[in-house]
Amino acid sequence: MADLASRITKPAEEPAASNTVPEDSIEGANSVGLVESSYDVEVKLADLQNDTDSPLYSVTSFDQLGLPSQINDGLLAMNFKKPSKIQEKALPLMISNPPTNMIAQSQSGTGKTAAFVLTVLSRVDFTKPEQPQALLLAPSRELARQIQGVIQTVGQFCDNLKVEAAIPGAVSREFGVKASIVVGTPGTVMDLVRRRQFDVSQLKVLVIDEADNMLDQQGLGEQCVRVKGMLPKTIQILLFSATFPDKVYNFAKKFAPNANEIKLRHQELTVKGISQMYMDCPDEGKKYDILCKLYGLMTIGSSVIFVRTRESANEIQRRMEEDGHKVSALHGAFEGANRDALLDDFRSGRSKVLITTNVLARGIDVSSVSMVINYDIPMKGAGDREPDSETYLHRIGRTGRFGRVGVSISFVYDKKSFDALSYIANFYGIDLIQLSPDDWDETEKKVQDVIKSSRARPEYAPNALGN
DNA sequence: AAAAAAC
Repeated sequence: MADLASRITKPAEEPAASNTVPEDSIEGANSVGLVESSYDVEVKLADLQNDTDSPLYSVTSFDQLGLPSQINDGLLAMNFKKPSKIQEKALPLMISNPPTNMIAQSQSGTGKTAAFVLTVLSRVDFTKPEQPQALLLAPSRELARQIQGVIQTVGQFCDNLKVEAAIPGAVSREFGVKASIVVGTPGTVMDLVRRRQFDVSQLKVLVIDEADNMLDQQGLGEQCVRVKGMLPKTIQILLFSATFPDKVYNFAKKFAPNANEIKLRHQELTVKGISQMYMDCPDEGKKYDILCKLYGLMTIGSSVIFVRTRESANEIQRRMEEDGHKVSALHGAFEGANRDALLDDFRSGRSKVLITTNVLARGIDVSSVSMVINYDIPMKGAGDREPDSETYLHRIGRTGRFGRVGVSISFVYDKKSFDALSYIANFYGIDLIQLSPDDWDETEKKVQDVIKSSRARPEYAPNALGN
């Protein structure tokens, strides 16, 4: 066990955890004085890119984009004053004419949503508020609703903005879709189009968020292809994600032909503000006890606990509640309205610890999340054969958003979970900080050193919903 | 041997 651990452990003389983003990685303060880590993006222009209409391949301020003043007012209201890296590179390419497809990759919490939301708003004709002109697809009900909220916030000064969520139970059975912008999940979107309750004939832009997941996952992939087949052939296609495994990337290039591309090397995918730790549990049974001991640290801010199955989410929630800890659980077996209420409570801080499945692994932006716990290491497929590096990155990306700091703690307890985590650490070229259940003072210190430093960060830094 | 996503 010892040498297994050493493969993923920092040397003892290294500092336990950096509590701020390292100075040398500071590239520039964004709107609220938070730092954005520097990283190199590789921009690859499409063959037919027409540069005469878009001399600015990169902008350093939102003003340079020439967006309508109502949209700029929305950006101010959200406290976005300076574009993030992905925004400065991707936005000019996406809003230029003629519209060009885009495949864009950027770390979690660096402003991908605002980038495609601005593009969508720039392409909508608000004099036709009930004519669908933009469609955005997401892999979960929760993410679709969140994106809808961002559009409504950034677009709050646009007259006659109508955004509708195409998720189960949200669209009127009687009237169908009556909005210029539609954000939804693929199954519901397909259903609405088939029942002729969603007129797709005038759509100008299709955005697929978490695109690698959307195009690759069994079921989701076919649904996306089918939805695209129902849309106008000339539609602009924008694909976004923090992760793009090679195999999916090749498919993405066929799905969005002749696209401009923004890529990152996977060694550059990890967010520096997130201190990645692991807890060396003696056996599987002890995981629960250790989780309970961490409760005090979890509630310094808000925390998300990821487990493999819906059943264990329910089970752990029930046990913790019995043991006197306030915890809620959210997964896909719950009814829609219940899921909405649970996430709203978590966003508002009414609940501070949320135990969930991979349904919330991607995209969800709650700025108060300072700790993510991988109670189970994510594995690909039901066979549990291969570690799921992508899901790991998305899960820990629920913290450390927009330059904030955060902690992730992954639970390991046997050779298999050790091997899985070391595979992931090796994949991203990172060191993990070891925590021992036998030295609780040290564990608390390592975690607190990171989380308490977030005090230095402005509380009013924007999250996806502008609060 | 999972989760998600449609009625």
